[in-house]
Amino acid sequence: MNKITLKVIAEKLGVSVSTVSRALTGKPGVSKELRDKIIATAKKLGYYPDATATGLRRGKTMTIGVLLPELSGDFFSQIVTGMEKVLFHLGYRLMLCPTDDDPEKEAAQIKMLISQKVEGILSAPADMKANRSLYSQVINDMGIPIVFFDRLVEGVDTDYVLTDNEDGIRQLVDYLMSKGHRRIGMIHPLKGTFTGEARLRAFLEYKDRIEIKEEWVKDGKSSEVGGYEAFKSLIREKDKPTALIVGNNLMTLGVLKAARDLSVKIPDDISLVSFDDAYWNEIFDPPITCVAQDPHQIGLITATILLDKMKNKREKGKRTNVVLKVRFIERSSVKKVKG
Amino acid sequence: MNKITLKVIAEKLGVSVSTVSRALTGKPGVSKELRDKIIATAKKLGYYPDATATGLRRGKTMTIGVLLPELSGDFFSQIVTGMEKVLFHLGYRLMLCPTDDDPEKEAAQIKMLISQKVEGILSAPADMKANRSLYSQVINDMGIPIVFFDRLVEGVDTDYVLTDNEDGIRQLVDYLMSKGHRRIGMIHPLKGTFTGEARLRAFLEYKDRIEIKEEWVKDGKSSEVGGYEAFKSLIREKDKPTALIVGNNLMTLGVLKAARDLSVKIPDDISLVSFDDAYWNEIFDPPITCVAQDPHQIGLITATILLDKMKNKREKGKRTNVVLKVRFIERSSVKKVKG
DNA sequence: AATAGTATAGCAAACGATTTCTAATTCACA
DNA sequence: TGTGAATTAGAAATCGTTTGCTATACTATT
Repeated sequence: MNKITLKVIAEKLGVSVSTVSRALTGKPGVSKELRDKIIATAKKLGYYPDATATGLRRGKTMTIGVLLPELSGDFFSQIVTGMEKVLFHLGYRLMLCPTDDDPEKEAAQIKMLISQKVEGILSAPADMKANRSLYSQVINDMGIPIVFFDRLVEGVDTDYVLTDNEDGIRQLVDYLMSKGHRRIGMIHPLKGTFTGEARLRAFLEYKDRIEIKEEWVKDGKSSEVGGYEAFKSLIREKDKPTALIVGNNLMTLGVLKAARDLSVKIPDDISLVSFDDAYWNEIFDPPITCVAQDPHQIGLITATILLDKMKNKREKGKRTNVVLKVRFIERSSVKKVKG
Repeated sequence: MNKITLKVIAEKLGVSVSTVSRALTGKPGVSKELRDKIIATAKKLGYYPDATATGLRRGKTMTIGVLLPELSGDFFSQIVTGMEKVLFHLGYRLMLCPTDDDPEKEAAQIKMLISQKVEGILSAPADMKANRSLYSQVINDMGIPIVFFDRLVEGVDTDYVLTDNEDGIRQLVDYLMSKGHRRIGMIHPLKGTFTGEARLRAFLEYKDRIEIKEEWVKDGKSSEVGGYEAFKSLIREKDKPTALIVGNNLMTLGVLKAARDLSVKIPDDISLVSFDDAYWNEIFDPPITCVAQDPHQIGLITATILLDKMKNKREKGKRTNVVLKVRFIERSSVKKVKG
């Protein structure tokens, strides 16, 4: 009933607490026989080390904080799975902290992670600017290494793993243009997020070469519902684009649902391409043409970079900045039109 | 550069550590002015309470452990999102622990959670029996409250939130029978898991009323690949069933992908129903008929029950056992056949 | 046989917060 | 103006580990 501590084991065996500690942590200074006996009784009594005590004493917690917009959603949960693959067998645990893309919640989570004495932070920040000084404080004052993934905070000098959003958008627009499209709309991810801004900006750079009406560009809020609503209002315009770029995974689901509900045929009524692939994109009718990221890979890389940072604390100046290319996947959601 | 502790603040203001502690934790015994001054300098200096110290001293960590098969996948990540909704604003943090449906990894995670001194555990156990004694030890010896969700460990006496798997399967089979099907196959979730066993068992109870060939029943391992492989081998049989039940979300994706790859038409070549709904089920062509759970709701309920257990520690005997009904959703993935 | 050297194990001081107990001060009221 | 209660603040113990220092016993070396 009472908690089993080192002291309990020590008293049971008539040895000192420090000896028990050394025996169980594999430190030298304990004879083989005594060590075995200690390990045996520790197991028999059901001893579990107290992580708060260890963490307090050692100053290390073996915990990595992960900041991300949401726990659900294919993209981020694939990333997290990748991270876990790298970190688990090294003994690290993840503390996943959804921000709901709300900078205030993000700030609260960051402070919580500081309190928890995490050894590192992996973050897909909610906003491009909002928590800049807090992030910098974490890195400089607290000395906690941070690696950004998928997104960035401007002006925070640290490592990151991003996707070449501009290139991805260009591949999509160029493809649409090659199919004859000159009137193109976009449902972009949430304004203020790094990806939202980047993808929108890259798209708008085409404004001289193609027709982009203001009503064809909507904020899909990075979510299914957002995509659903955006498509509904976009498709209601009398003057419609011939093709539509949807800025991420979840919004594509919303768009397709809306298209179904409104009996809008793809690609006959409107062509569609998506940023991000997903397992189901290939199964849809029509299968969705898209540029694909590899979220699992993003997770692996990000975690690996963090590990490296944590190991080589000395080389403060070193920065590993990765920009991944997307992979274009042509399927059947775009039809040819006459320019 | 140096860590800001209560001591630092105390020395700066020429007061004692205990006063600073009382001021910052809102405890009585500090005058208004001094308290304000302390709070102000704490903020100015950038003080963050040390969770390991607090946890050690108080014996509480405000952390809830969550054991689940995987971090990705729509079903469980929706559940977790629901849990987080309930727990976050009460100040609890989640420690998500994927088990990969591997009892050994599950055991390791449980032990880790004990060490972390979590205040409660929410678990969708990997195996129906494997870690029975460990779970019981957690509940009885450690006094850590546990609520199972989606799955159960036999013989562990605690609260749970389950789905009526038997009823769900019955609704699916009955529906198929009402459409004239008498030769039915099943791709069931991973053997050994609670849901895998329950859904398979419920299906096999029909063996006298319908034809169920052994080759029509496959373990889809609860995953996309598993479903994909299972369908491929099942559909290769010369003597095929006229309808197929797919035992969860992810496997349905795999099955549909396989069907596409093999040009198997649904429902013309084979009818299909699924246990679990998902956003994309409605978008597919054909839309998938299924019985739906509400994972978000499962998360909310499970977390709420745990909170209740943590609050009323006294009523040890009390058990809240919820069995949720599924919702049948008819869409177009089943065709009528002649008995 | 004396001494240096090496395992082995104990003592006690941290780590940073909370909390009990106690002391000092203020205040009220008779 | 004195007594008791209330208020405010400090000292010190405590939570469970880790770890530097010390002490003992035993082996090896000359």
